Amino acid sequence: MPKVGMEPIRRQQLIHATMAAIDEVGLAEATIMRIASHAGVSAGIISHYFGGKDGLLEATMRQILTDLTDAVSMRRMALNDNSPRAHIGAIIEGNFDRTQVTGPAAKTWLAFWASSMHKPMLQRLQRVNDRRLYANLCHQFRRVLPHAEARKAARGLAAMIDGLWLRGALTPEGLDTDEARHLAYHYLDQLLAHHGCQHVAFAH
Amino acid sequence: MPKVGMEPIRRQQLIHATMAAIDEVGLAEATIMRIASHAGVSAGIISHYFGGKDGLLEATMRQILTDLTDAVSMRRMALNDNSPRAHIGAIIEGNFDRTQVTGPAAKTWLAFWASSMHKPMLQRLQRVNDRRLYANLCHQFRRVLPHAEARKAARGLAAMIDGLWLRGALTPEGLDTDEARHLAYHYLDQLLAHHGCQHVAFAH
DNA sequence: CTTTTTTTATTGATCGTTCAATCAATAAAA
DNA sequence: TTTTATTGATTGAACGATCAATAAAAAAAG
Repeated sequence: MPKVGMEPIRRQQLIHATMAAIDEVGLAEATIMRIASHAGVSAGIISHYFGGKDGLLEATMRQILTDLTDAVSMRRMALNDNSPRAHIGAIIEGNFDRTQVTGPAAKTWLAFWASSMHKPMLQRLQRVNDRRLYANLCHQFRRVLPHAEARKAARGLAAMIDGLWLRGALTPEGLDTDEARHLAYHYLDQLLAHHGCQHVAFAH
Repeated sequence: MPKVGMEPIRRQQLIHATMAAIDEVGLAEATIMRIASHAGVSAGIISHYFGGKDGLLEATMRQILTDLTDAVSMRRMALNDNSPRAHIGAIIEGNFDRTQVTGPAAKTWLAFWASSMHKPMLQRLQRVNDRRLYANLCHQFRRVLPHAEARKAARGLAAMIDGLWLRGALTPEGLDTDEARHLAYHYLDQLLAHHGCQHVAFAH
C-alpha cells in the first residue's frame, strides 16, 4: 500500500524493530530478515532506505545517542535552579531515563559499545557523545572545584553512571533505577562536599 | 608434528588466539579460521579440542574469569593487614591487574558481556563470577557498616570498578590504571568514612 | 639398534547452511 | 497513465562442521 511520504515512517519502524530484534536475540543474530519481519515489511526495504544493514545499525545507534542527549537536555532546560548540583543532577536523571533503561535500549547500548571498538563509524559516534557528556560534567564541577579536581570528579561520576548502567543491563531483573539514582547522587554529594568541607544532607 | 600431551598446550594456544582475534577484529569477525591461523594450526583442530566454536568461546570466557579471580585472591592472600579496607583494596587492585586491563583481555571482556545476555551458558558464568565479587565486597563492608549500608556500598563500588573498566576499554588510549585506582580508592574511603557519622566533611 | 606397527595429532578439501544484497516484477496511490 | 513504494526469489560469498587422508612420534618386534 504505497502512500507518499513513507520514508520517515519506515525509517522509524525499522530502527525500532532493530532494537527489538537485538533485545530478543542479540546483535549477532539480528538478521535483516528478522528485523524486517519484526517491522512487518520485507527484507529488501532495508537496503532501500538505509543502503544496507550497516546503514541501519548506524542509524539505530544515532537514535539511541540522540535519545540520551534529548533526555538530558530536556531536564536541564526545565531547571529553575542554576546550581552545579542541579545541572549534574539533570545529567544523572537523564541517563537513568525510562527510555534508556528499558530492556531493548539497554541491550542495544551494550551491543553497540562492544561493536564500536571495531567499527570506526560507530566508534566516532560513541566518542563524540562520550566527550560531550564528560565536557558537560567537567564544566559544572569546574564551577565549584579546582581544575584538576573537577576533571577527576567528572571522570569518576561518568564511570559511576556507566557502571550502574552496565550492571543494570547485565542483570536479568534489570536496573533498579531508584537505587542507581541514589548511589549516583550520594557519590555526587561527596564529590561536591570536598569543596570547602561543606556538610551535605542526603538526597532522597 | 604430533607429540603426546599436546592437548593442554593447544587448548591454551587457542584460547590465547581467540582473545587476540577478538582484540583485532571483534567477536563478530573472529572466525574459526582466523583464530586457528593466529595460533598457527588448522581450523579443524578447534572442533577436535573444544567440540566447536561455542566450546572455544566458553573456554575463553572461563579463562578470563579465572584470571580475574586469581588476580584478586593472590593479592588477598598476600595481605598482612586484615582490615576491611585492605581486603577491598586487594579486590580493587586485582580488578585493575595488568593481565586484565591489556587490550585483548579488555575487549574480550566487553564482547562477552554483550554476548552473555543471549547465551545462557555465558550468562551463567558471568553471573556466578559477579555474585562472588559482590558477596566479597559486601562481606567486607559488613564488618564496618550496618546491613543496608554495606549492601549499597558494595553495589556502588562494584559499579565504580566496572564503569572505570568499561570506559577504559572504550577509550582508544586504554585505561589509565593509576587514575582508576585513585578514583576507586577515593570512593572507597568515602564509603568507609561514613561509618560512625552520617554527614561527613572531608578535611585534608 | 633398526625396522615395523600402532597410536596420536593434525590437516584441509568439501558440504550444507545462512546471510546480505540485488533487482525485475508488482501493486497501490497520484 | 505515471509515479512511488514494496516485494521476494535469486545470487554469490562466507562460515562452521565434518571426516577421510596424512604425517609424525611412540611402541613393539626383529
